[in-house]
Amino acid sequence: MDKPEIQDDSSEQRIFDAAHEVFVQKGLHGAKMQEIADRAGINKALLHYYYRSKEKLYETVVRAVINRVLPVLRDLLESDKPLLEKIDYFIHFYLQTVSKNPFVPLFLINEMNKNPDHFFETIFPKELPKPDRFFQQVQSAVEAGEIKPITPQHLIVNVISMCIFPILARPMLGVILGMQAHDMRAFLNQREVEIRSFVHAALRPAP
Amino acid sequence: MDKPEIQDDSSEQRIFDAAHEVFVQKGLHGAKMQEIADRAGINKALLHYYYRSKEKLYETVVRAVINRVLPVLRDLLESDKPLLEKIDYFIHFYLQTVSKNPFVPLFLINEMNKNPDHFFETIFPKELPKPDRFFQQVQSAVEAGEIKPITPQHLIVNVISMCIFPILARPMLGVILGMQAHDMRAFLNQREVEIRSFVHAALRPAP
DNA sequence: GTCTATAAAGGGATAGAC
DNA sequence: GTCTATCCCTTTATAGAC
Repeated sequence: MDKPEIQDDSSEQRIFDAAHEVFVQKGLHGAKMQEIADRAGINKALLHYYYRSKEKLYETVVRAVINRVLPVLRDLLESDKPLLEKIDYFIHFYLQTVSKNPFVPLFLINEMNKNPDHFFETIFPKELPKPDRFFQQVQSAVEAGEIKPITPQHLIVNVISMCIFPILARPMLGVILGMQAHDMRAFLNQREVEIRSFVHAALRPAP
Repeated sequence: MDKPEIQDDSSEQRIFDAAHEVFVQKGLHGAKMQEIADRAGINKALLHYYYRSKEKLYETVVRAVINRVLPVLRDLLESDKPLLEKIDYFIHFYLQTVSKNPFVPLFLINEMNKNPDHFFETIFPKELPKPDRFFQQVQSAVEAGEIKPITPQHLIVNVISMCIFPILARPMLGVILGMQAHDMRAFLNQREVEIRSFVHAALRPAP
């Protein structure tokens, strides 16, 4: 039951899927309505029949992408699982999701940077993930001597950074580290265990 | 002596500066020649007089940005300073540079992802930073028991990720962590010391 | 609902005067 | 070197037939 939506192949759905693909890869201005229509196998006029304008179609896609990504972050911040278990799961899940859709993080980052007001005021859901539970868990773990003292905000940012950034910078990493596509896939697959052990090592209490 | 180029206010220079600003913030397709001309305080036709086409002007900007960013990476990888000192300096310098030009990393990441062939085959310098020296230093430090065993490739990726990603995701972090612009600046300023201590902690040899 | 044809606007590029 | 005017292709959007 991964996808509650009906996976029909109605024109509306086909248009949405095509738009998703094109917008995520090329951005608002890079995407052309003609290409979306071609990829959906229908006519340009039909795009406007279902979604009134390019902007509207774009917004639909952005909203869908956000709603697919946000629950994982919410789980990291709000769920009651033990701290390290949560972090490990988050790393696992984000790396997995992102390796299937490598353009999604870049797409979202662009959107929030180019048009922050529109992004957060009209597209983003009003019920934000609340980080308090997570902060509190870190606090407790520090006091119990289970982990080294650390600011929870920085911890979470560190973990997310190490998961997502390598995907964004993949082309550059390939060139600098001299990796072919094949080595790069292997490298990215190793990252789950590497990030986990790096984070665990950083959190070890001082002797 | 930060900038060897002459900082004249010739039309050519003004056009370049304006183009830099607009392209870096809006990307190739988002940027309009009219806006660049307006910002440079000259006419659209003059853009074509100095730089034959939009593409050419864009490429000039991309090349300039790369050449400003690359030396720091080269220093991290190739210089002979002790490992931890190099890492600390890299963190310091990148955070400083990037906080002054927050859009530059996103600009480069977009460029390399949307058009990797053009980026690496025709724009990127042929003499790549070579990571061998850095790898070797990590290797030695591990063997000498100075740091915990770690794959050098992952170490470097971890450090760069933690430096750059928070800038990319800043708008989101602000919203999720409930920070205003002021808190966010403070937070980003703390990162230098936080990243450094996180990395040092992760590298502590096991007892 | 889906198409063809076309309007309307936008934006890169050039001609030619000064 | 710099400007005004204009060309013309691209792209979004609509009208109207089926």
